[in-house]
Amino acid sequence: MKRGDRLFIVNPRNKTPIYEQLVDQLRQQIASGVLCADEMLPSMRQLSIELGINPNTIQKAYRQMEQEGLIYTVSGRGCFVTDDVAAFMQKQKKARLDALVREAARAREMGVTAEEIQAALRDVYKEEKPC
Amino acid sequence: MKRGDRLFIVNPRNKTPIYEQLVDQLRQQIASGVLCADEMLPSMRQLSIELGINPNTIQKAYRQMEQEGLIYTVSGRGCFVTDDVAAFMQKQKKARLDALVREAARAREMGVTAEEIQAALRDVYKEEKPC
Amino acid sequence: MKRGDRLFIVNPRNKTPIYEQLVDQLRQQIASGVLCADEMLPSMRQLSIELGINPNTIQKAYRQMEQEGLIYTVSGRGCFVTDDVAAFMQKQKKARLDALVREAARAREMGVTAEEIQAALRDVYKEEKPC
Amino acid sequence: MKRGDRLFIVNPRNKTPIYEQLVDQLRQQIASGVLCADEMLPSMRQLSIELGINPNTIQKAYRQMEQEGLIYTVSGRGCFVTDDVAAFMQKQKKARLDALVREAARAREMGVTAEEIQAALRDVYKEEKPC
DNA sequence: GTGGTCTAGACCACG
DNA sequence: GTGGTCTAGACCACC
Repeated sequence: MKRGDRLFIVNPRNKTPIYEQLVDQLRQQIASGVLCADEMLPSMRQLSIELGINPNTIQKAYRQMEQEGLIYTVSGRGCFVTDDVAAFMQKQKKARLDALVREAARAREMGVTAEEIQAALRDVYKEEKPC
Repeated sequence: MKRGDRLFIVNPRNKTPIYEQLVDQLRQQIASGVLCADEMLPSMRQLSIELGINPNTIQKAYRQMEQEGLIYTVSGRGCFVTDDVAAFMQKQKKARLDALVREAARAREMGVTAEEIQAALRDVYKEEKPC
Repeated sequence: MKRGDRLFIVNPRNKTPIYEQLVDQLRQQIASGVLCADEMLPSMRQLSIELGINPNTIQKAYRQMEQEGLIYTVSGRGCFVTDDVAAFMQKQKKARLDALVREAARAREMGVTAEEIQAALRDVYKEEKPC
Repeated sequence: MKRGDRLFIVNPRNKTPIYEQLVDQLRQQIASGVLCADEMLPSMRQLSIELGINPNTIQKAYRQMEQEGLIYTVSGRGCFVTDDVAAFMQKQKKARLDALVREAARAREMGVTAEEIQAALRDVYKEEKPC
């Protein structure tokens, strides 16, 4: 990852908790290839200063990331992206597809036709695969 | 609607607030045709007893339903499904489609291919439109 | 569970973190049958006062309990012992047996004979099964 | 001890501190007979390089080993395995047996029966005593 | 009343 | 320097 990038951007006014915003963003950063396996994350203190957020909140986010297997933490050294990014990607893809199917089923229940769904998704299909 | 059915089923363990579960279910009941225009809803008191839920919670749900235009209240009579079900359906279909597109875009960002999405949705397309 | 009992006893001078002491004790309370399925735990505030411990620490313990499937939490209502105590017991028994075998293997590696192990465990075998 | 073996293998990701991992491994190497009385240990500097670990950490480990009576230091010469291996073995065996009994008692508290424990340990009993 | 999030600090062990 | 634990408070949503 190149220097000078801001890994995380947080909106305190958002209703979703800050720590969850952080987890979501990391999840996407890994999936999109911005972060590589075993890459070190910014230290809790540093990130807390950069974002103007309390260290405890950062720690809460990092702990959940670890619990989800996104990162591993070495006490006294720092936190690092999981070395098994592939496994994470697999789980993540399945989770996204499941959510999508659930959402589609809900739409059908609400009276949306298959044709309307296909039409709406046409633009999504066209987009280039990122990276 | 036939008698004996339970209009609302609530799961207190769910993380989504009870009052929101109620609104969600009403939304779906209307969209799927279970409830018709101007049909009367169970009274707050009755529902509170049936579900074993605090009356304040029921009241909050009904208030939000009214605020969203799902129902209208007649003082001293009760609450009734909006008479303009068609308008609601339009809004609802758009909302569901938007959510679906958002989910699909998120899946694409996570590395899911258009083909995988289409394959996953195939079953949903095949299902008969309810009602 | 009878009233007047003190569910948790914490030793702040112990090197194992307070929140982990709490989790350990709950694990044992459930396994030994002191707590029953769906029984409510003391509220975080109340326990925090009883034990003279910061609410945040209690919360940390409760969150880990939930993550381990020991309890489920209903926001605004309280925390409750898991309704599937049997499943927990199964996992717990296996975990304890695994740890025991590991410890025994380590003893063997250290030169302890099978006879010595059997002799040492004789007293444990004799103890009555609790409850 | 034959040359070419790596006496210590350290896993920085492990939650147990590195210096403690080193002490644990030395303890086991002596008990299992890999290291003999008065045998010389690798120098701190050399070990630090081999394992890619901070010299301070190695020093801390060696200091604790000495404090526990596992090794003795000869200024300007190096560190050596204690000459009274027998005494160490006695202490070690007792420590292992105590830990084992503690684990077994904990298992009993968790509802494991004496029969289950005996069955689980059967394989351990059968294994040939190493050395 | 309940749990959930967040802030602003402190002290510790490890490397 | 790093993460881990803990305290003492605050405010919020839900019931």
